[in-house]
Amino acid sequence: MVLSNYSTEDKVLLAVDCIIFGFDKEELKILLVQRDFEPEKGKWSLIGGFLTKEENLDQSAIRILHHLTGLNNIYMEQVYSFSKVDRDPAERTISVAYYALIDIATHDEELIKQNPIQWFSLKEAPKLIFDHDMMVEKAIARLRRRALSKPIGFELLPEKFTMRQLQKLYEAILDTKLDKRNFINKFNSFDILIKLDEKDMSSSKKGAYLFQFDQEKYNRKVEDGFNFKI
Amino acid sequence: MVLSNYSTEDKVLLAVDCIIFGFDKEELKILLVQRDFEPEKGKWSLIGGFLTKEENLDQSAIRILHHLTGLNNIYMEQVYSFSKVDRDPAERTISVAYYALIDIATHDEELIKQNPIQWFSLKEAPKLIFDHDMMVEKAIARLRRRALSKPIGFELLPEKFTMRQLQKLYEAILDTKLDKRNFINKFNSFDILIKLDEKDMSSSKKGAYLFQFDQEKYNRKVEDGFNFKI
DNA sequence: ATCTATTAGTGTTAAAATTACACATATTTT
DNA sequence: AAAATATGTGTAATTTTAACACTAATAGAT
Repeated sequence: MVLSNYSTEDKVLLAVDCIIFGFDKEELKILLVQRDFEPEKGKWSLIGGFLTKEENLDQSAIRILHHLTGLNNIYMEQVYSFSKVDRDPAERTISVAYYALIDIATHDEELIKQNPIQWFSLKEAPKLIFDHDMMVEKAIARLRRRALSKPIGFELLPEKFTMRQLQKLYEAILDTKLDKRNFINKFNSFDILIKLDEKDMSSSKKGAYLFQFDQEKYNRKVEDGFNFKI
Repeated sequence: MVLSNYSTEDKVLLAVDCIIFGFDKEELKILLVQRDFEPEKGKWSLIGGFLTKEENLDQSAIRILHHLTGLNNIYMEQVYSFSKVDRDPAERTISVAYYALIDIATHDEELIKQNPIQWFSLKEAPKLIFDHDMMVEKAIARLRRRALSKPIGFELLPEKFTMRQLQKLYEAILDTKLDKRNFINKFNSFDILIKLDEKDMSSSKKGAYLFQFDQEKYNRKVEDGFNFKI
């Protein structure tokens, strides 16, 4: 009987790096950490860690995110695996990138300041270590594609939000200006919003109606997908 | 100075498994190999191998594909990384799936029969080992998305092909019937085909005009993308 | 009290894209 | 000569997308 001889194969470290996207009513941001160990100590980096023997990649991403931020129940999705031979000069490491989506306002308090982590506007983020800038780029592309093919917002907006906030989220993700009326018409055609009687008074004298997602219809649209053409 | 202490982290085997799609004028197929070692000896499997220390994942996928099929210069794309803890009962192994596209007719002779490899129609493929069926599923979804957002065909069709063959390719990938006239109108609007004076006489008495891709325009469309709405 | 400034909210029309749909042509076989 | 088979071609109806401008509400300034 021929047995597999896995024992002669090279083993590698498998890292998980998280591109954590947040939205704060205006801007799309990412959460970065200042590295406190060599190599590249003091430089900004994605939040990351290593896969352990007892967990799969999804679990690892959840654990790493939780460990460095205290956050739980966060939407995450695998993006791509990065494997350039010398991407980490310390040791051969392959890294699997995950992106996460969170509403900054809702989770601000949980983000304990004990860790040297900080939100950066996407456009003003510092240069990152290794190939982390490539990871961010790929994650943005993925996020963008997602926003065009499925509803997005549940993870990035507070429970109640105005139409303008929703539009600004889409504008931030797609990096483009959208027409107010066309956006509303389009989004309403998806039939996943519930208009509330409350108004948000923080942004104007007139006040703006608040909306919620209809969870069930939202989920159905996530399943079925749609075509949001900008 | 705090040094990273990578040495305590778990290392794992990193496999690369290839979903090799082929097209033979009628059907979409995948190339499978019969495993000749334990575990799961004798069962059908994707073509795979292990990442080595000297190569990145893309290179590894190319090497593995070449080693088992003799094929060179094949379009490949990373799909997803699979990491269930016990996915390979022999040893903890994470696998990165790649899909490849090849034109069966052009490459048939290169596919040396020394290896126990065989084409299967997608619909009639046997159950595969481990999580390989999931990999195939994910690769099909990716291929489908690709076909809707960029031209496809250069990799899967012979140099010269008929409109009907191109349509059949799209129908196979999208798993749906398309209207002949609408398909032609749509595809012509992309302006990436060159109509030749030659006819293919193999499929009808009347003969069907052969087409070629305009390589330059095709590549530009791959870059820019399009929206093929079925 | 009036004016000003600011953001919210709302519909229509033109243009473009998509869909549905049917018959004549060329040729080989019978 | 007729039958069979796959090719090749265009238009009209429908749907979707894109462009576009004014009124409403209200707080703050004068």
